[in-house]
Amino acid sequence: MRDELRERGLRLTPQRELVLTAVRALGHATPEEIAQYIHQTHPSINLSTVYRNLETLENVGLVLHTHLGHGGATYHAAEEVNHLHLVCGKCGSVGEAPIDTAATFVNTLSDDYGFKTDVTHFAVYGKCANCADGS
Amino acid sequence: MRDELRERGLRLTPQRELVLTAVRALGHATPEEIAQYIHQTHPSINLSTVYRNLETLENVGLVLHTHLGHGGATYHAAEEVNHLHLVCGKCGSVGEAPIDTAATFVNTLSDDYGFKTDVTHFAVYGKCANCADGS
DNA sequence: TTGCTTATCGCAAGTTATTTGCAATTCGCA
DNA sequence: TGCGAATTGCAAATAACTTGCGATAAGCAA
Repeated sequence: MRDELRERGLRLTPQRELVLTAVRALGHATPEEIAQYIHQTHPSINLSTVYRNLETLENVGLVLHTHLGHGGATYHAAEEVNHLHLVCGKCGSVGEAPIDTAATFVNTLSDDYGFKTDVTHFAVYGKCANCADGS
Repeated sequence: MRDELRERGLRLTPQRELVLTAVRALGHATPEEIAQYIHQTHPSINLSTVYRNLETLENVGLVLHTHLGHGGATYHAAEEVNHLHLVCGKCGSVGEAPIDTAATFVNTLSDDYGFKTDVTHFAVYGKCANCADGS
C-alpha cells in the first residue's frame, strides 16, 4: 500500500494503515463500524480521520464503497470485491453471489443501452431466503 | 386515492394531494425536489409535511421509493414503476431499461439462492453511454 | 349545516451522518 | 537532522431527516 500512496504524494500514516486493516478485517462495514473497530485498540483516532482516510484509500483504489439499501455507504477492500451483494430489505442481511450470475444481464445492458455496469457497486435489493419464507 | 386513504382512517388533505401529484409529475424525485416543485404553486407547504406525506402515501401503496446510488431516496408513483434504473455514477443521470432485461438474472438469484429480488427497488450502478465514451 | 373528534399541518428544535476550517503534529525526502 | 507539505484532532458547520407540540381542519354524525 505504501507505493500506491507515494505515487500520488500521499503518506502512510498509522491511522491510514489502521483504516485499511479494519476494512479488510470487517469485509464490509460502514464508516461508523470501522471507527468502532479501530477504537478497540486505538481509541484516540478521530471519526473524521476515518472518513478522510476512507476517501483517500478509495481514490488510490485500495478500498471502495457500495450503497447497500438505505443511507449509509459500506466500504470494502478492493481485493475482496468479487461477488454481488444481495441486500435483504427486511432483515438487513447482506448475502453474496458470484459476479458471473450477472454476466448476461450486464452484457445486455452494455449492448442495448451502452450502459457500463459497475459490478463492484452492484447491490441487489430484495428479500433473502429466510425472510421470503416468512411472508 | 381517497379510498385507499379512508380505508385506513387517513384523510385526503390538499397537501397530500399535491405531494402525490408532484410525484406523478416528476417521475422520480427526491423529497427536496418534490417540495421545490410544490412550492412553485404553493410556497407555504412545509418540507416536513412533504416527508410525512411521502411516508403515508408509501404505506398506502400509492408511492414507493428507491435508493439510486448515493444518499437520497427517490420517490415514484406506484403505477409508473415498470422499468429498471440505470444510475450513472459520473453524471448522476438516471436511465431506464425494461424490467424484462433483468428477468433471467432475477430468476437465477431466486433459483440458486432463494433471493427474491425487488425490482421496484432495483438500481443498477455504472456509467451511462455518454460518460463511458469519455474515459 | 353545525359540532366534535382526531388526523394533519406548520414551525421550531432535535437527530444523525458527514464535512470542513484550522492550528498542531508528523511523514518522508534531502 | 531539518523542513515543507500532508495529515491529524478537535470543534463547529452542513445536510438530510425526524419529532414535539399547539393550532388547524378533514369528515363522520346529528
